[in-house]
Amino acid sequence: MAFIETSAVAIGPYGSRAALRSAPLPALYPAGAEIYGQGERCRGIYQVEFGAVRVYRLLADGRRQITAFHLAGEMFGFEADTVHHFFAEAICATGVRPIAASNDSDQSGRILPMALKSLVRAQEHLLVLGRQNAVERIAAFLGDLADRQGGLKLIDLPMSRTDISDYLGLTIETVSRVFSRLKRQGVIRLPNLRSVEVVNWQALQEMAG
Amino acid sequence: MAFIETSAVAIGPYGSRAALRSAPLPALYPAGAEIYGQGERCRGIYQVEFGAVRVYRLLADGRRQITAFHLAGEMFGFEADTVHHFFAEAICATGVRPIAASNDSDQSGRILPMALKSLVRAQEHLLVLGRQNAVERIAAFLGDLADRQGGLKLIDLPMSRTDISDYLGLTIETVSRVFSRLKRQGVIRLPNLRSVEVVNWQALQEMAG
DNA sequence: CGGTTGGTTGATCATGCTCAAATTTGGTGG
DNA sequence: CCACCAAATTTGAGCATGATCAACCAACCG
Repeated sequence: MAFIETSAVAIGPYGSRAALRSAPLPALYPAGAEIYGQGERCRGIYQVEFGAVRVYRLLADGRRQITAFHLAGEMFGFEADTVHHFFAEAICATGVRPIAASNDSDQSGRILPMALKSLVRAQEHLLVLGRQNAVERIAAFLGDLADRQGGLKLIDLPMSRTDISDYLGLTIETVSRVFSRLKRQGVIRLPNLRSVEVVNWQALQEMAG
Repeated sequence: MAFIETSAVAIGPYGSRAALRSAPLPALYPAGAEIYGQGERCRGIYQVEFGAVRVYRLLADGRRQITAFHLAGEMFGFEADTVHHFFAEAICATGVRPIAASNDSDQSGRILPMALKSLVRAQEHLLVLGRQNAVERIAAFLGDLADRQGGLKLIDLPMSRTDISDYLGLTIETVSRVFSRLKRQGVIRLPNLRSVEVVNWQALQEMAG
């Protein structure tokens, strides 16, 4: 991971802003680096080259809701305003390519389909948060991640349990308990903290509802 | 409400499809009529002329999540696909105007800002469902409705308690209890089932977080 | 009036949260 | 390679919020 040393940015969770953001080509962010912050001026939209990004919002008392994770190839940074309403951070060492200004009307034909995809994703996530229980949420989350990673048995989890809980509207303890339960039931295996192997695909799908 | 009799559609909750949908100008839907259904081919996007629309998704066992309410002037019907992933129904007698095909690239410059607005709305709703308790959800809901209706003290609730609960990820009983509590605390008044008067605006805002 | 629909209230229960510990993991230096 | 450490995760016990189940009530309409 030589690129970490070559990028002139601070390292560490919730670290300082990346100096490379305005570079014309892929910007590199170490784990925890902020890509943009709430209130900051929108520079356009981005595509993840490698790594993973979390987009989230905070309540005054610190409660956090992650609205989306973005993996390699996916777009993020859509805003209705000229100012960001959310935070975006690199989850692990991540490369991000600026794509276009979101208010560039020449580009809107290209941007609209991506924005609509984000919208459908968010709406489907609403169903999960509003109406599914803890097991269903985790099962849906794993199924979704697996799909986005090509449907392989071995799912890569770039994010921590805390990130997962803030994405699913649960606590870290509940996430951990559900993982343990699924493991005990032989639905998944946990080779290490950052990957999940799906053993019983059908059971997982049924749990997701 | 003479237009109900003049429109050749069935009346009643979850009623049959409106015959007027393909008309070039505003289509009229009675309370409960379906505007489009999951799996149905997308015809484009719509603007609410008057009345109110609920957009929702169902789980296999009947659990429902309303992803959005749309009031007069607002747009809905954005989809990433050529097929609808959600249901849309008139909440009360409602007029709906078809605006454009969502895959019409000439229109994308006009459509993109509206789609982005829907996206931000959905993402903010995620924060409510994922991280706020029942009182906060109701307070946020009332605040949002008030804003969209011009910020007046008297809020019009076109939707039932059941709709509200399916929007906020609560049960109808919890919605009712929170309304009663806010009334007892002097934050709101309930002149009738379909309106709310905000008495203590600041308290409501603080509760919404 | 009687019936139906939608809403409120009460009592009990269960899911998931909180607080507290134990344990595992991954990294670091000997 | 191994011991050690800090951070992350897992596990446990008790609790609280909101769900469930069951009456009750009010408005509306034939």
